[in-house]
Amino acid sequence: MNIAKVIVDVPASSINQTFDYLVPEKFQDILQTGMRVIVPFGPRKIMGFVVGKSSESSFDKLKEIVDVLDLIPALTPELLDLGKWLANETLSLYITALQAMLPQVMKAQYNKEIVRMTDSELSSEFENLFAGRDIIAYEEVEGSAISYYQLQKAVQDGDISIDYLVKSKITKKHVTMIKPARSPHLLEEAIYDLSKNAKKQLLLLQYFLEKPEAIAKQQLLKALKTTDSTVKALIDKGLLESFQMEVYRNPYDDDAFARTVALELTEEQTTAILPIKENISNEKHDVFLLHGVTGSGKTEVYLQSIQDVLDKGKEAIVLVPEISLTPQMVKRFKGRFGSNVAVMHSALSVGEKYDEWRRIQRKEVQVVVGARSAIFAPFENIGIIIIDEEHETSYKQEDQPRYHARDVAIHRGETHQCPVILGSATPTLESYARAQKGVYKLATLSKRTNEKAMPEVEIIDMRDELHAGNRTMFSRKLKTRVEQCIQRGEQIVLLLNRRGYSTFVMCRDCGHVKECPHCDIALTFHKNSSQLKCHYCSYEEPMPVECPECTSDLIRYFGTGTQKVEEALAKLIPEARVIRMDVDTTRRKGAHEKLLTQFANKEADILLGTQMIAKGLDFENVTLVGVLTADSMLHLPDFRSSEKTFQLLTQVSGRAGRHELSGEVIVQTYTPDHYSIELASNYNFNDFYLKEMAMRKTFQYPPYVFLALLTISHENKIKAVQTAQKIVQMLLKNIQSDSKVLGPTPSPIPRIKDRYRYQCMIKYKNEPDLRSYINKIMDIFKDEMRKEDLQITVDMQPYHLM
DNA sequence: AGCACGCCGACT
DNA sequence: GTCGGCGTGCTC
Repeated sequence: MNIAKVIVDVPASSINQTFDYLVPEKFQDILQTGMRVIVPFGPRKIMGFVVGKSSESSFDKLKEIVDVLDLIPALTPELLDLGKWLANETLSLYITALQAMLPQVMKAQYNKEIVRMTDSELSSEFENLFAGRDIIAYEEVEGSAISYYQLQKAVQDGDISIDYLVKSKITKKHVTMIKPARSPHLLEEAIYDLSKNAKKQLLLLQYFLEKPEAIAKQQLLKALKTTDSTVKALIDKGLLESFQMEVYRNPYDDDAFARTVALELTEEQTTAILPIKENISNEKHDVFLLHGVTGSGKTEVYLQSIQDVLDKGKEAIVLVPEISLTPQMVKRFKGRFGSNVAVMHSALSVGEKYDEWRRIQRKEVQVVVGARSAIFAPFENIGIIIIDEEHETSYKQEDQPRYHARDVAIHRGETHQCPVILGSATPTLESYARAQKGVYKLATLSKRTNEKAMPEVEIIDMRDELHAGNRTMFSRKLKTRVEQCIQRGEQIVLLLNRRGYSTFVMCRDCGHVKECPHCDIALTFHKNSSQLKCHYCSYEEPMPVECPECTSDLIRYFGTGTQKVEEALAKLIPEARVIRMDVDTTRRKGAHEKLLTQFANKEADILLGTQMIAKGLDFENVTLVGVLTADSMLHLPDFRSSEKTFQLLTQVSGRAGRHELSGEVIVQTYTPDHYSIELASNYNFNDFYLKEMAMRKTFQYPPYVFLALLTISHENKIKAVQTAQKIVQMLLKNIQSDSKVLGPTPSPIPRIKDRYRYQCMIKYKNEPDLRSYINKIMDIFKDEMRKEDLQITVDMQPYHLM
């Protein structure tokens, strides 16, 4: 078994296979499957994953593994298999799938250096370049007078060599530890030998006689009120020794969380949890859809199920949407399970993420709470997987590998024979339909634990406001209610449903809209820099003073940004104290938390924000929720727009009146009769489900069909269209008669970064070989993809049809 | 992907 | 001859 099968870090379809390497003697005992290694690959050195071992190879001239990067395999055998499945499922490369399962820092960085190989005089260009040094960065050559040809020649002549380096980005944090270097009786002897003035040394030795275990140096110095030099003196005498110990950056102070105990479950909760507990104790895999209204105590069901899993000595993965991974959520898990919880989300620094991951890998925690990628937690004995807010679109990864965390969860649940719980107040139609069919087990929590009714929702028709001469974005009713609320000392949450709107710039005279010169999309106005920016490429330009088309100076920005609402609010209700929460005000680390704390401390009357305030927040003093533009995403070209609207309205309504005070919700809209708005106002999920399912059936959308989206892009529009047409023809030849291929049509954003984009959509019910057809097609175009910069991307079960 | 190699054409 | 550009094929 001295041959390793390695998947190398080269994301190209022609390299999507294992390469064989010899394992040198010195690594034979330590090398295990799943470890990262450095291997020579052509002239360079690159990172790779050992995915298997063998005693023979069909290749006769094998190179040797240069180095091993891990002591413990980075990937368990299960995760290696999972990666293969994932790559296959999402039509991505194996290496891409493997990389997606590890924290950012474990990706390799590559560097090139030029090494001087001779002491004899080189040409003056090279002498200038080296300037007395022996090794220089490769980048320095690029700025110098030396041509590539000269460089090549110098390498051939043996004057210099080019070194390819693989650097692991990992930064481990260390502390210096001190411990006795001799046995206790020798220390005692040493005490007698100490000079009389060495009082501090005496103190130190006495300390270690009492507590011989290692202690952090900083801590030791503080406790004994001494300095570095005393310790050093004893180390020099050989009585103590110091060593480095790796520490983890724990971003959360575990002691700071007040511990909680299991709450008594309501009848509904007890009924819901019972089959889950059975699953856990019988080590059986089922998928449960926990459909519970906001405030019905889903989290308590999670917590108690997890407790069962921990009692069995197994592990738990909890996924929560990034946006609701708030301190409040973390608090609930840390409060119940203390330091047994690792937290993984994007607000952590890369180092912190790595540390949390290592705590999982070393089995120092049994519970992980995290966003999408936490589904790849390297646990080996999973007892439960929970996906909270199952309907959230952030569970779908939008770049390669384009996976859905729910699918990965169910796959891992099968492997580990453990239950998977999908929780939501507004499940996706896909999941609810499966629950109806009995594929998933449905559990319903229809009552709030505090027995309070859901807040009353009032729909305001904004067209009436307009007819009555109110041109502001606040209806008269909302304005009055806000004022009343402030007078009573209660708080308000205002949601600006911004998706679909942005602050674009339009000329009021001629209607000209400023677009990005490289992408077919309106530029977005950024007030603080007074720049127009493109959200798809990095293009930006200053805000024009006059219209470039008609030179009118009536060019203004449009759309309803939170900033604009804030300004309007200040005019309309000057006494209101407002906290604005959007991407701009929460960009800084910890800003999110700070703003919420301020609001909780009643330092403001109104919390104004985008979707990010719709979820998971729980403030007892909030009695009014206002939705400024309920229908802004209803008109997007997205078959899920009604579903998303219904979900958002239901979620945000749940923010009001969660405690003693009863709540009220005001929803402003231009389409008050739309079923998603009407039914959300009555909390009628069931009718919404039936109505929306009927729509999906009529228009043949999921869950009635599966989707696959192919996007073809090229600099040349004709080339893009023609290729897309060819692809459609090829697909039509292969697919079943009840499948459909739509397109090619221009993508919703027809051009990004000067590339024209066309797409075709496959709607299918049963297409077992679809993935291999698509692979075949990609293979046919692989030459054009490489030589002519043609791009074809595939998204199985797409969420955004872009 | 990223690199070397080899062919070709331009320039001293 | 010398140098740079670009297309092609390979990487255990």
